[in-house]
Amino acid sequence: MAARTPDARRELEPVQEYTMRQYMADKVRKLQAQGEAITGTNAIVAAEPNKPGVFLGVRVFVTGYTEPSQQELRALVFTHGGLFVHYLTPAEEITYIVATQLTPKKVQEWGGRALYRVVTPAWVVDSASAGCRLPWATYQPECMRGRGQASLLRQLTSTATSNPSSVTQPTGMATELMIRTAALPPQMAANSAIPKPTPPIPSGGLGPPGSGAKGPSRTTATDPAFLKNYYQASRLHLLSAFKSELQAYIIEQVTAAGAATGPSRPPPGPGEHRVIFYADFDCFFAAVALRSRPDLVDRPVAVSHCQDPTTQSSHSDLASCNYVARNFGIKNGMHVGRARQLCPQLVLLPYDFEAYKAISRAFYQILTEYSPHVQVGSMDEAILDVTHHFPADAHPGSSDGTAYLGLAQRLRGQVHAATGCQISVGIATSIVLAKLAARRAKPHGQFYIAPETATAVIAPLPVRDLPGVGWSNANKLATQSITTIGQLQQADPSGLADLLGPKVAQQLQRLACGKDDRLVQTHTERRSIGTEVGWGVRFERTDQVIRFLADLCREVSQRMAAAAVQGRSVVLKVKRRQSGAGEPHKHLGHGLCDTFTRTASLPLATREATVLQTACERLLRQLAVPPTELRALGIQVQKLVSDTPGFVRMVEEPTLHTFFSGPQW
DNA sequence: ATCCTCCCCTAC
DNA sequence: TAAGGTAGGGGAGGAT
Ligand SMILES: Nc1ccn([C@H]2C[C@H](O)[C@@H](COP(=O)(O)OP(=O)(O)OP(=O)(O)O)O2)c(=O)n1
Ligand SMILES: [Mg+2]
Repeated sequence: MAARTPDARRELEPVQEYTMRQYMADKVRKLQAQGEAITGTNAIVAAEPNKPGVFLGVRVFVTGYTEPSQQELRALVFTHGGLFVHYLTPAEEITYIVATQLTPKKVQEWGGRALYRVVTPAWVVDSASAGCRLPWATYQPECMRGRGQASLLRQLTSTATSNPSSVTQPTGMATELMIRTAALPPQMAANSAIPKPTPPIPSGGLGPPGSGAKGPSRTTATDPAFLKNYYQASRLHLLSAFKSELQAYIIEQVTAAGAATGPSRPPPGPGEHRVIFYADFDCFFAAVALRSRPDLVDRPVAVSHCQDPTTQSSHSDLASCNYVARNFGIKNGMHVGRARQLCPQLVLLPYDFEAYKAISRAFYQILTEYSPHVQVGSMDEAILDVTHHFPADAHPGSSDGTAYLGLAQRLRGQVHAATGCQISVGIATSIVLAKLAARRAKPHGQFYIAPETATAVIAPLPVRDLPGVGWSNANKLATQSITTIGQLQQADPSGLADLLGPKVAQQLQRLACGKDDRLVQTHTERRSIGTEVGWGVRFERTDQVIRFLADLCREVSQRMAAAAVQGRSVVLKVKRRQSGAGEPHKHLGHGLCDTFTRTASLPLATREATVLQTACERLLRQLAVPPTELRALGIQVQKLVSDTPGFVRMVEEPTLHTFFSGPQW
């Protein structure tokens, strides 16, 4: 069975009887965004999953854009006992096809079939709220009813305003919002007036000097120091921020070495024989914590912010757990409460961000001694092309991989000596295979997958192990009984494309067959820089929101300076509490939200915080979310342009030169 | 066709 | 209590 997201798992109480149902149950929970209560109009039905099924025994297929969204429809169908099918099989049973509009081709294809009943989303919604299945014929989309070009045309041109099923709230943007946005003048307007960003409010009562009754919590975004505190404590921020630091470092290394010794040998091309190492620390954060607590190595251990051993229901995340803990079913990302259910004797240890950074630097330092072709996976994970260690005459045919394993052994020993932590190394002729080999190698081992045996070796592995198969894709595949890589190898390509989309389907099936011509890339051009906070966002007033937004703009501005880029487009991202959603289980978390983004073009490439701020304030106004409903706020700058080389960079960019001593390969 | 915007998904 | 970030791939649907 496919793994569940932590969020879905968290909320999983009743275990459903059928696989399909279980899939849907998970999906619903996943969609509720971390097991918050189901909200809005859907709550009426979805909150009572055991209610007798309006759609019992009914097959439903949803296609194209719908409102409510496909996901919400799925939830409705499932919670009322229906069967949600991912693609249309040659009809043997009655299948309800839910669509707002159909292409002429589909009208023709489906219109004549007795077993296909094409209905609008309103049929699902109305039937659900009516508590019985309503006559489908009255819910046919116009294009089906008329069956003429004229009505189809009308349908196409009127979709924006016609809203047949106003029963449900829109998932995404509120209707009111669409109107406002549409009514606005073109975004050029942002360029003309040059409005100034809102100046800071003197002291209206925000800020830590307790503003009367109950001053803003130290852990809430109303506090001026929030952003800094938050980033200092956020592991996910650390992961992302340090990854880009590493990438910048690797680029420097490569260019510096290139300048000093001439360009290194280029990495082998797609068709050529390659030897790839995939190196990854074992339970990284947990292993670091255990360095100073060797007494605990044989006990189940995990790293989290929650240190109180008495709390039984904490929703603090486990960042990493050791392999002893994994034997209890504990996984990275799980909440403390859940982990304690699985293993009451679990020991929690604190984070040590500085140690992770130091160890990661040491790790990459060593890696660059082995090859200039290093791709940063994360703090604790890297891909190396080490082909050049194995002269051409050695590898054809050979390959019990002894030589490769020897080099990996040496690397592992060196990393362990330098860091006190273990890595595992996967070896293969492509990145996917090396990654799968690394998984097999864990913990503290190494494994080589020879290309001749690859397809057979990976066939029994769970499809979830493939990069690109996350929670959603795994569950889609599971609906077609594809749970192993081998089954994916055999799957019908066109069915797969219907299920996953053409690109993803093709890519995954290729990967499943061990086909992967991606090169180890030391450098890719950065295309966006952004920042986002989805925790502790609790505002009362607009001035507080504006102030926080300004912080975000300054943050991004600084990062752009560090990266020596400017940008010509800003995106504002906002999460809004879903109506009806109560406080999330996770303390100060965002809970169940709708997400919105809005883009503004900038007149000139810039990284001026005030310019970003002005644009973002405007976008925020467009979105018209009441401050109290905000649960996350973020901005992203796109269409990046590098500073002209030379003094600007030297002046503005914080130094990376002290990151390390130097390269030597 | 191809581009753009607004999503969703994935990985650590 | 608790620290649910971030960049990139990709799809749907509208504009051009
Ligand atoms: N949901 C997650 C997943 C990972 N991490 C952090 C902590 C991990 O230690 C580190 C590396 O992630 P890995 O996926 O490599 O997991 P581990 O290194 O912990 O375990 P292993 O690689 O042995 O499976 O990233 C996290 O904070 N939250
Ligand atoms: Mg790891």
